[in-house]
Amino acid sequence: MPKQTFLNLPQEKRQTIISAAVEEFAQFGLENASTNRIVENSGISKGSFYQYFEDKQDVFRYLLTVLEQEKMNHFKDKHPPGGNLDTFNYFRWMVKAGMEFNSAYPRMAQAVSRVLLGEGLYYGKLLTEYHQKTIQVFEMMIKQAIERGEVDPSIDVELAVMVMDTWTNAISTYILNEGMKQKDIMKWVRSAKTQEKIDKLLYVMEYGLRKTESQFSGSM
Amino acid sequence: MPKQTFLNLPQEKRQTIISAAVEEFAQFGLENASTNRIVENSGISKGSFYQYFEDKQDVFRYLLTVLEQEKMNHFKDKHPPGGNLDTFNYFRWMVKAGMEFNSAYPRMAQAVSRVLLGEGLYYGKLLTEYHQKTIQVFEMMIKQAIERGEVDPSIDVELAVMVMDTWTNAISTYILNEGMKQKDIMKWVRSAKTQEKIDKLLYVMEYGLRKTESQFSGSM
DNA sequence: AAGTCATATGACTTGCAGGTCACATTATAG
DNA sequence: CTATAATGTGACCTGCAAGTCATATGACTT
Repeated sequence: MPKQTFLNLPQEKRQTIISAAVEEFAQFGLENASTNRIVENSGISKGSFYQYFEDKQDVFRYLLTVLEQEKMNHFKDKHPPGGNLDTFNYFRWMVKAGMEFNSAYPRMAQAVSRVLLGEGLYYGKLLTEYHQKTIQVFEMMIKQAIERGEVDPSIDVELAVMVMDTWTNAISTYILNEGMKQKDIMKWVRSAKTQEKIDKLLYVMEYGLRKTESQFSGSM
Repeated sequence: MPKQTFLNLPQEKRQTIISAAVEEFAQFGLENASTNRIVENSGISKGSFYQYFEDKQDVFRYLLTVLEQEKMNHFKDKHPPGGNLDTFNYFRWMVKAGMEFNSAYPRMAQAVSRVLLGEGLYYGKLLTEYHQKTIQVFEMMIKQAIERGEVDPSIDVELAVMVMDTWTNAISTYILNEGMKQKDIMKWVRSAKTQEKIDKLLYVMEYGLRKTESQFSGSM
């Protein structure tokens, strides 16, 4: 966390510094962010930077707390419409409120999500080609499912593809993260418990996609 | 793509080099991978490296093709059980076959997915704390939904949380990626079209979680 | 005015990255 | 055996990163 020296700074100067940091992280992610550039763009000296913070991770950690703070602020006078929503409507409201916030502070959101959710998304050029192939397979599959009457034909194909893509990614990430902790990955993957978990995840997706009906034609 | 010189190399030497590269990417991701280390660990000289490849991106691109190749090889004699599965069963088979492959070549899978799906997951220490808070909120919500009878009580809470987490991440990523292309993000986010898309995504999740029934008690 | 303490500075150190190149080694051809 | 081409080598270059530190500034005390 930032040192006292930083917290003593006039609000305006602090703001300049964190703006520069946000911009840096949004553009380069955490690993590739450069303290030199942050320093340059915020008009302070190298020495000062290290008088304020431990290192760039420290700045980032601080950013998270600022984000939390600003979110609180942003939401404190916003409440979900109509008294008692059910859990799913409440979740929907939450997600949308989050979107509103993110679009109000896009650079901030980008900086944080870039680090939290991965830099891979930003290589576009190099990887989209590879990704595209996967997408095409999914698209083919979902179109086939529609033809076969397994899925409501009014479904948004692009959306269904995104769902499938999200799932496969989530599953591989899960397998790799959990699996790497095991002494015998193969055995773990084949275990009834793991298989059941994957089955359940896929059922959630499947039922979500099958049950489309009226909701998918109108808007909400 | 690698230069001819590399392709002329004896199989064994090539293997050593790509193994070193896989290990490097698995450990450090693409940005932080060091050609120096790859060279060291594969026992070739710096000069040779640059005689074989343009740069490390080139190596990575090559790795993707190797992966594709090996996957083909691995699957060519594997076919989904029982002649004609419906699309969802086929998808399930595909996902599981992919898992099998990944656990047979875990370092390879890790190297690639780390770059494709993001390095953020590997900061563990720094970010899990922040992530944990989100997880707890979701857990609370899903437990509440069970109490209220909105969700099958036999549902696996941990799994439901993972689903919710996956979705919120997928949605923020989508919003930030698409949104940054717009001239007015806020307007775009609020547009009926975007809102509808998000609603649909959330419905897919909601129905998936609601419709649990028998499938969720047994194991497939 | 003199002294003291917090703050600010940027030249400098160290370390490692990517990439080059003159030269050494080995294979191939005539 | 020699000439020519292909392959291999590692010292060396430049560039930029993180982090340090002797020194300067200036505000506040007595």
